[in-house]
Amino acid sequence: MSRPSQAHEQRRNLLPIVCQTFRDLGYRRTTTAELARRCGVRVNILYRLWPDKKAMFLAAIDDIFQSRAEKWRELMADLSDPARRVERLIAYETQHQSEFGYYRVIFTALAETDDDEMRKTLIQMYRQFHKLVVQQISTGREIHPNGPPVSDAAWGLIGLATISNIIVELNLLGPRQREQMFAAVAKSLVGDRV
Amino acid sequence: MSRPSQAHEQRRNLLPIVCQTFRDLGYRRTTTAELARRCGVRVNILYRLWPDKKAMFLAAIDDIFQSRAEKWRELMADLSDPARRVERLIAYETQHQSEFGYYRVIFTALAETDDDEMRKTLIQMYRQFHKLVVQQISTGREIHPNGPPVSDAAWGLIGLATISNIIVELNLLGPRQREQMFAAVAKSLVGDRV
DNA sequence: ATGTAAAGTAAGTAACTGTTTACAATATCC
DNA sequence: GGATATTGTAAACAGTTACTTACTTTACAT
Repeated sequence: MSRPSQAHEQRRNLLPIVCQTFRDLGYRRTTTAELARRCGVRVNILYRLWPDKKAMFLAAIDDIFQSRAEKWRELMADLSDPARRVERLIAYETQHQSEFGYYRVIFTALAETDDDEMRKTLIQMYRQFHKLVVQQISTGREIHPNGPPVSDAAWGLIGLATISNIIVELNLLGPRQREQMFAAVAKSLVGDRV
Repeated sequence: MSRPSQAHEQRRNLLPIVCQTFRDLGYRRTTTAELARRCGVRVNILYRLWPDKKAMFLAAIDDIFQSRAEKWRELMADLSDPARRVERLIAYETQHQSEFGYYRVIFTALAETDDDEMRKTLIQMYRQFHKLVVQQISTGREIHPNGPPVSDAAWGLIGLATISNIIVELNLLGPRQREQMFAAVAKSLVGDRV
C-alpha cells in the first residue's frame, strides 16, 4: 500500500463550497463544471468524492441541517432557564433568518420528492428538525398551558419559519413587519414571554 | 384575411394539461416533448402558444392560484355566518390538502427566484393568497380577540398550509394526526370554534 | 373559387451537461 | 528506491432537450 486516501478530508473541505453553490444557484443551474470551478478542481475529482451530482446535493442538504442544528445548540448552551430558551430561539430565528439562504436548497429538494434518496434525506431532516424544536419548546411548556400540544406547536413553528423565509425571499413584508409577524404568531403558538 | 386565430382558446384548453404535467413531474423532468405528448400535439404548436418553456410554467402557476381561489369562493358562497366561514375553510383545507399536488410547482418556482418573471408571478400569487385569507378570517374576527393581528394570523395559516403539504408529501404524520395538528395550530391562530 | 393565414407534420440543430476515460505526476509505505 | 495507489490534467463522449425550420394541409373571408 501507499499514499493513504484523503478523500474524507477533501470531502469535508469542499462541502461548504458545494453547499454554497447549490444555495446560490439551485439544483438546475448548478452544473458540475461550475461546482468544480468554484472548488478549484476539475470535474472528475468531484466524481471521485461523490458518485454523482445528486449525491453532492444530498450531502449539501445534510450539511445544511447539521450546521443549523449546531448553531442552535451553541445558542442554547449557556441558558439554564427553560422559559428563556424559547424566547431566545424565537428571537434568533426572527432576526437571523434571512442569513440562511437554505430555503432554496430545501425547496429544490421538495420539488424532487419522487426520488427515493431525496425523500429519505428530507424525511430524516424534517424529523430531526421537529425533534429539536420539540426539545427546545417543551422545557418551557408551563408558560403557555392553553396552547396546542407541544408536537403540534413545533410543526406550526416550522411552518412559520418556512413562510417567513418565503416572505424574506420575495420581499412580501419589510423586515420590521416580518419580525413582528413572526413574534406574534410564535407567541400564539408557544407562549407569551416573547 | 382568413381563419381567425384560436390561439387563445387553445391556450385555455391545454393549460390544465400543462399544469398537471408540471405538478406530476416538476420543472426539470417536464420536457417540452412530454408536454406535447400529453397535450396530443407537436412541440412547435406549444411554441406558438407560449414563447418558451418558462412561460408555460408561469402560466401554470397562475392557473394553480386561480383554480384554488375559485374553489374557495364557491366553498364560501353559501355561508352567511362569518364565524362558520373560518370553520369551514380550515376544515376544508385540513382534509383536502393532499388532493392539490400544487406544492411541487410552487416549490420549484421558489427555487428559481433569481428569475425576475418567476419572482413577479410568485409575489403576485402570495399577495393575492394572503389577501384572500385575510378576507375570510377577518369576518369571523370577534371569536378570537386575543390572537395575533389578522394579517399575521393569515401568514401563519399560509405557513401552516405549507408545512402541512410538506408533511403529506413526506408522510411525516398519518392523516389523522396531520388533521389534528392542522386544527390545533389553526385554532390557536384564528379561533376556538373549530 | 381562391387567396391567405392559421393549424399541423416531421425532421433537424445546436448547445448544454452529467459522466467517463486515458494518461501524467506525486506522494507514501516497504 | 521502487512499487503502488492516490491526485491532477485534459479531452471527449453520449444522451438529452429546448427550440427551429421547412413544408403540407386546413379552414375561413371575400
